[in-house]
Amino acid sequence: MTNGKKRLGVGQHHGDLRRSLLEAAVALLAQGERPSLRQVARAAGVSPAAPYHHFHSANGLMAAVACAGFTALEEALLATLDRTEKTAEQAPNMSATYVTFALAHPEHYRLMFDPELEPADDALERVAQRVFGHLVGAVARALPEAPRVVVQMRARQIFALAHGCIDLATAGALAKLEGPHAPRGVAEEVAAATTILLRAPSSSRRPNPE
Amino acid sequence: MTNGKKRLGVGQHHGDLRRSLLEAAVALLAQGERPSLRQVARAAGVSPAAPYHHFHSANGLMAAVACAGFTALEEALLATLDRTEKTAEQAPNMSATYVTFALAHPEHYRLMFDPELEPADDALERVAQRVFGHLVGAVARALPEAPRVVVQMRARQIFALAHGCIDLATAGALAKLEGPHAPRGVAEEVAAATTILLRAPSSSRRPNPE
DNA sequence: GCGATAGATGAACAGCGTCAACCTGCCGGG
DNA sequence: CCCGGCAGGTTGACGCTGTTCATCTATCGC
Repeated sequence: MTNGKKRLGVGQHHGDLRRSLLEAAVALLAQGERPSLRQVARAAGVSPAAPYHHFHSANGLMAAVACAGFTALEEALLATLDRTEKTAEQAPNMSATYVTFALAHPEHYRLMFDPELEPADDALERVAQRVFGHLVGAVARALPEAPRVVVQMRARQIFALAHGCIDLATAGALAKLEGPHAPRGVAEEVAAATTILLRAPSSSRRPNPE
Repeated sequence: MTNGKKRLGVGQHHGDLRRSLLEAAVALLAQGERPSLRQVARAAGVSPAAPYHHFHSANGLMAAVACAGFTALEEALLATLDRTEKTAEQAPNMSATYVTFALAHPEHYRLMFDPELEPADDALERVAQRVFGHLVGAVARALPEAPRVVVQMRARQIFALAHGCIDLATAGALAKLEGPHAPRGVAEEVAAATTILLRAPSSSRRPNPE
C-alpha cells in the first residue's frame, strides 16, 4: 500500500509540479483574470492532463489556490495582531488589514469566496475557519463582558461589512457611490465602522419588523 | 422534456424572442444555476445563434437579465418605502427588503454584481444607479441634519453591510459562523445594524492608522 | 408581384474540462 | 542484473461552451 512518507524525488522531470501549478495559478490570478485549467497548465509548461495527477479536477486546483490565499491572509492578520498591543485597537486594525489584503489581491480574494468551490475540501474549510476565528477572537477581546451570542453577532456584522466593501469595490459598484476609492481609504472606513459596531449597545431592539 | 415543435411557421419564432430569452434566463437562474447562452436558447426553443439578433453577446444577454433584476429590486424597495411612514424606519426597512429580495433570488442577485458584466451597458448602469439612489435617499432622510459627505459615508457602510451579508450567506460562509441562517433572521440583523450605523456620531476618528 | 430586410438556421471554429490509453524513467525485489 | 510496478507525464478524443458566417425564409413597403 501507499507509504505516507513522501520520498524526495531527485529532480524528476519537473521537480514539484503541484507547487508549480499553484504558483502559476496565483501569478495568473494576479494578472487580473481567473485562469482556466489549461492556462495554468500551459504557464507551468505541461500538458492539460498533467494537473489531474495532482488535483482531482480544475475545481480542486482552484480550491487549493483559495486555500493558499486564506493562509496568506491569516499570516497578514497574525502580523497585525502581533504589532497591536491595546486590545481595543485589535479589531479595527484587523478589519483594515483584511480589507487591505483583499484589495491587494482582488481576483484571488474573490476566488476564496467562490460558491462553486469544492465544498468538501478539508484543508480549505479548516484554514477559512481559522481566519474567521481570528476575527471573532479580536471582537471577543474588544467586548470582554459581552455574552457569546453578542460577540458572534458583532463579528458577523463586522465581517459582513468588510466583505461587502471589498466585493462592491472590486465589482466596481462602490465607484458608483461617491467616496474614497483608493484601498487605503476603504480600509480606513471599514476600520471606523468596526469601532462603531463594537461600541453599540448590545440590545438594540428595533420596532416594527415589517 | 418539451418536444415543442413550434408550428407557427417554420423559420419564425412567435412574437417577441427577446422577452422569451429573458424570461427563460430568469427561470433557469431561479433553478439555482447560472445558465449558458445555449441553455437559454434551448429553453426558448431556438438555435444557439438566434440570441445574437437581440443581444450582441452572451454577456449582453446577462446584462439585460441583471437589469431586469435591478428593476424588480427597485419595485420592492419602492413598495417598502410606500408602506413605511416614519422616516426613521425607512432605512432599516429598506435594508431588510433589500436583503430579503437578494436571498429570495440569490443567483439572480449575484449576477447583478458580476464584475464581468458589460460595463458599458447604459440601461444597467442607470437602473443600478437609481436603486443606490433610493438607499442613499432613505439614509439622508434618517439624518436630516448631517452633511452630505456623512450621509454618503453611512449609506456606503450600510450598503456594504447588507451586500456583504448577502454574499456571505449565499456563498455559504455565513453558515460557518454561528448565527441565524434563515433569510428572515439575516434581514432582521442587517436592519438592526442599519439603525446602529445611523445612530453613530458622525465624527468617529480612530487612532493609529497603521 | 417584387425586392429588401429582419430574423431564424445549421455548420463550423477555437477553447474549455475531463477522461482513457499510452509512454517513460525510476524504484525495489528476485 | 534484469524486470515488473508505478508515479507522473503525453496524446487524442469527447461534449460542452461562445461566436461567426453563409444561407434560407417570411413578411412588409412599394
